Amino acid sequence: MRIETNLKKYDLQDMLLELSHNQKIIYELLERSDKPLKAYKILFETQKKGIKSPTQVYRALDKLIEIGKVHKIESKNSYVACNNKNCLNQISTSFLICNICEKIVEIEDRKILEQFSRICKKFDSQYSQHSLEIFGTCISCIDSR
Amino acid sequence: MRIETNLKKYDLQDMLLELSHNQKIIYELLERSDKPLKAYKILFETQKKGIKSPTQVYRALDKLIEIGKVHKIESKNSYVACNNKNCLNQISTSFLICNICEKIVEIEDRKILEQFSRICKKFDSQYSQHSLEIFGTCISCIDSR
DNA sequence: CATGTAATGTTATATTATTACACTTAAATG
DNA sequence: CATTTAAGTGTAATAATATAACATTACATG
Repeated sequence: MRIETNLKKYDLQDMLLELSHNQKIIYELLERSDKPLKAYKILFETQKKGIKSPTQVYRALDKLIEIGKVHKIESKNSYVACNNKNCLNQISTSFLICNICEKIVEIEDRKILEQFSRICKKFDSQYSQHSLEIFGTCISCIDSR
Repeated sequence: MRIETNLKKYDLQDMLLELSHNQKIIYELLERSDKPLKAYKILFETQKKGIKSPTQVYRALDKLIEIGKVHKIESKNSYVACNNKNCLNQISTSFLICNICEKIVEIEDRKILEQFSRICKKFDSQYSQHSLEIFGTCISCIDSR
């Protein structure tokens, strides 16, 4: 799934140009998905496009994560696309995940970073990165109960 | 590793009484460790005590997690003991982890919960739980560089 | 067009976790 | 205290997630 939708069309095109063949296939799949996807689900879904082995999937994911276009949801071993042109969350990520429908929102809150830095200081530690996964029930899942 | 050390000796004894044989073996191993441990490391370390299969390890871990005595570090597929008598973090957990020596501090900060609830509200979501893993460099690792 | 770097293809294997089923123990209850 | 029920255990097999190793190809750029 694509997290943010404020990216203009030509930006997306530009970005896709910079990706290699396999990276593009996998990014586009994630981008179209409305949920985070697992690696072997990605493998299965892209077999018709020529992706044949886990290695290929993980390699592409590694690169996409490295350049900040994909994030991993640690607690779910799943991956989501981020089309934020200049995503602050290259390494660190903060997500709000619906515990029913799995819909995801990527949170970019300066206050979070400040708070985490403060916490680190309090324990004589030097902040380096974080992974935050908040689970809640989204409004449409609350309504449909 | 044991996270908090403000538990009195007899409390620890009481708690251990409530655990089953395998649960006790695994909890005690975690409690003595100064790092989070992986499941197969736990298996290996407890073989001399009769633990023979992954199933046994995961079963004990599941129960220990359920009762709040162990937490999982999602980003590391590792497990830590928590001897906090009434740990607030039964389901939700917040950790500060040294990215060098892996030492762990469990954070119990009311402000964090408040902030996460606020974030949920902002996105029309109802807070349910979270997993927070902050990585920093601890003072002794900074010093020894 | 030579050369180096990134990406790919392929096979095998390592690591993490679960399922299924038979059996045992402890605790709760009549 | 016999019964029965829930929790825990033992064991084998297998599923799900991820990496290693190595040969080959694509492609930017000097």
